[in-house]
Amino acid sequence: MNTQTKNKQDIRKVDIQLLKNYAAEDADITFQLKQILKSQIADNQLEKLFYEIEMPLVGVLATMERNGVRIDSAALAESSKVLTAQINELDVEIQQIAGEKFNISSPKQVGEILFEKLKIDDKAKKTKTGQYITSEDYLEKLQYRHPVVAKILEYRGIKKLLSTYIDALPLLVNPRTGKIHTSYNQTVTSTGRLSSSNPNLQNIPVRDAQGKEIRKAFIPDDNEIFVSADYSQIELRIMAHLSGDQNMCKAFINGHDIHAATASKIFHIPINEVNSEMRRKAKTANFGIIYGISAFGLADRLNISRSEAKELIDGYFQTFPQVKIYMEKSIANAQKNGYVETILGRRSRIADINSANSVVRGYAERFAINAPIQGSAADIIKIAMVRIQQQIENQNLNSKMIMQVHDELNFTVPKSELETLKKLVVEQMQNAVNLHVPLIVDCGIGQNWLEAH
DNA sequence: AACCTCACG
DNA sequence: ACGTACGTGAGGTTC
Repeated sequence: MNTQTKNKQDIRKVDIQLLKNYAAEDADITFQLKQILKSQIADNQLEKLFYEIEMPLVGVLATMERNGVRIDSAALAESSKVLTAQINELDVEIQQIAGEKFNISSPKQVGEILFEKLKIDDKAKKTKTGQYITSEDYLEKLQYRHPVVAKILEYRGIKKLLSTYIDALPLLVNPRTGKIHTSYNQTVTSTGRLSSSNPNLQNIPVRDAQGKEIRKAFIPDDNEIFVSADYSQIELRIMAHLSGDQNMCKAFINGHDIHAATASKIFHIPINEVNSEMRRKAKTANFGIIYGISAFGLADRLNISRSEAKELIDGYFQTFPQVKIYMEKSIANAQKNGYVETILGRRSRIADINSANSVVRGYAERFAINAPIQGSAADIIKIAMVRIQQQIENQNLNSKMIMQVHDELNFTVPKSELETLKKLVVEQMQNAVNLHVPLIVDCGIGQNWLEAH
């Protein structure tokens, strides 16, 4: 698609996972990892980012992978029984309503049934390759046209949970350790984030009720407590820091609900008169800003007209003028240097920033805005991880860091260490760097991941 | 292997 | 006139 994708392919050729099984101080391995990461780091920041963060992190990730995560396979098996019965029922029901046998897991066949047989939309949209679009957000808008649509979405939802998580995870439990051992990939992403694979533990469901059941199956070691600590709004705080926008910084410094504060400003009303609809719009706008907003994208997500979306964005930039200036500066940086940088000097090359093709150029511009924000958040949590692991070892704690999910760290903790560990984690996460706004960490505990989160 | 869809931050 | 919010990984189908 663009340069970002291409860079990734090159880096993937080297198998860092193998390297991680050895001690990080091995000179040859140091050299190899350095070769891979160096190109992404500014020379004057090499000392700090490479030697103080990425290299020590190798060992931390290896420890987390070795620690592994315990799951409740019996609970998942029980879930599987219930959901498999449900899905079989839905299968029969859907074929009945449609009046034809077809494979509901095939987007192609679903499209043909909905748009050719049942004709629920005479100007149905198609993908590049000429297939009907049947994605969730699109079908949701067509739900009222035919009762089968909701059933298909329900089928899809359950099928996803079963095949990707409920039935798949128990098969990956290592028989020797009784745990799931993911791989944390240190050199995959274009922004500096980690990724997780085999299995991916960074996309375990949480948003709906059925998904939450899966999180319940992630449990601490015997007689221990699950501890989960996550940064509150870290990317928006970084936007406030990088832009230096006075209004946005003030909102964070005063500890306001940032989405409500945003709504109050852009709709010109007191914060206590912000209703849930206004807050929702402001929240979507805040996310949009981080991603390099467009009126079209915002309109689509809020289901409002494009002109309304434009007014919302204009209001946003009037309220946070330095945010707009920051976004323009990011694009100008990319044009001038061919790259953008995070707070700690992690670089991402952007080749397409001057492309004559406006679509390609658009991707590059949005990447130029987002990469320093997403990448800085990654820098920050990596610092915290290295320091936390150091503390765990120095203090001879038996607590174990077991997962990282971008802005969140998870631990299994003996009861006797609970207070020590919580304090240590929150302190290291909140003070990893010093920004113009405070970093806030929420820390929860429980008998499983869901309770702790 | 490409495509579509969908799970997460 | 066009296509359009950032970053990932995985499963199922299709070719």
